[in-house]
Amino acid sequence: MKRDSRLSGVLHVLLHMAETQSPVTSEAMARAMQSNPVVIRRIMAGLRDAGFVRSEKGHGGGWTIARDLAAITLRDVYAALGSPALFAMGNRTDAPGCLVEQAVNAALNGAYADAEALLLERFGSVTLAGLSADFHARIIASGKSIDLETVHAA
Amino acid sequence: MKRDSRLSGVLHVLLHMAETQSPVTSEAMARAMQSNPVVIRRIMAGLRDAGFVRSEKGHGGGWTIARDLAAITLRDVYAALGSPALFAMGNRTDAPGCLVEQAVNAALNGAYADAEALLLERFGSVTLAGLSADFHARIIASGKSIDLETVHAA
DNA sequence: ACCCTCGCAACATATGAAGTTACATGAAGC
DNA sequence: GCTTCATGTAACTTCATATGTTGCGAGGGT
Repeated sequence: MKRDSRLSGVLHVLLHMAETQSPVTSEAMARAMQSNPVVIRRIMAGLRDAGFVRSEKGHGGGWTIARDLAAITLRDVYAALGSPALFAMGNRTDAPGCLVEQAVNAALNGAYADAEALLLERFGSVTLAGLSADFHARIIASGKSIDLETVHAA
Repeated sequence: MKRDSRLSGVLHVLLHMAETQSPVTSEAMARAMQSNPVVIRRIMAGLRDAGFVRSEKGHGGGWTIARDLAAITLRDVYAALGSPALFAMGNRTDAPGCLVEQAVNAALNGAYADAEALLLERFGSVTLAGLSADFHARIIASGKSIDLETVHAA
């Protein structure tokens, strides 16, 4: 199964944005993520609609963070992406007539629901500010550069 | 994202097998699951190798359960399928050089690991015997047939 | 006027689960 | 022995969807 990496990707982008004062263009982000400007815009669209980031057109335009990093949790970001499916496994049939399948679905769904609740709670307890702090701790521990372009320059 | 329904499917098959004394052919299962005999065999191969079921060729052949239902947990079945990925979301890059991505991965992986532990623990606490009991409770509550072929006809 | 940059639709590619076909192997019945 | 029934497995096709690409329009700076 191909796994959805939008959450991972958008968090990466957001933290890099937090390191610069000026707007970051989709193109610069795409280079950094070894991806594509259109893909970036697609991912960011949900965050923009949710009010976490702003986009500006024209010269000097690009993306900027619109809120305090401490006010954005991973859960917020996840929701802004449209709350995509968390689990790679699903039920063969939903609302089946077969009682066996109903029993199976009930057991699996119960387990998935609990795991999902735990996961979302964890997501809700991590802010971008927390991630950024972790990031800066890693910088100190390694002495490496934090420049978006050079860090990702192949 | 397309979701893997092998776990759901194999549990369904196993519980139906438990309802009959005689071996069930892949063909009969496929009809019941609106699937294909080869797909069934593919799914069952892991369970056979794990010793949970037996297969016999020729006349009167097919699949039979090789162990007490109370001795098989959902976790065993999951493992017999090869422990496929549980989550639909993954990291954009594993072992990234970028410290930002390392921080992001660390946070996400921690949350996933906890959710996975919970999920597997839940799976480990549910036996096929338990599912079967739930199934029989549903039969009593509804008065429906339990025949594999008729339940799934149409 | 001319660049930039986002917005977005439409199309192309890649990956993996599910489904299909084909043939070999082995067991039961005749 | 031969036919029939069943699994075992490889190779192929189909289908869904995340990701990548192209193209064009709109809006904003120079």
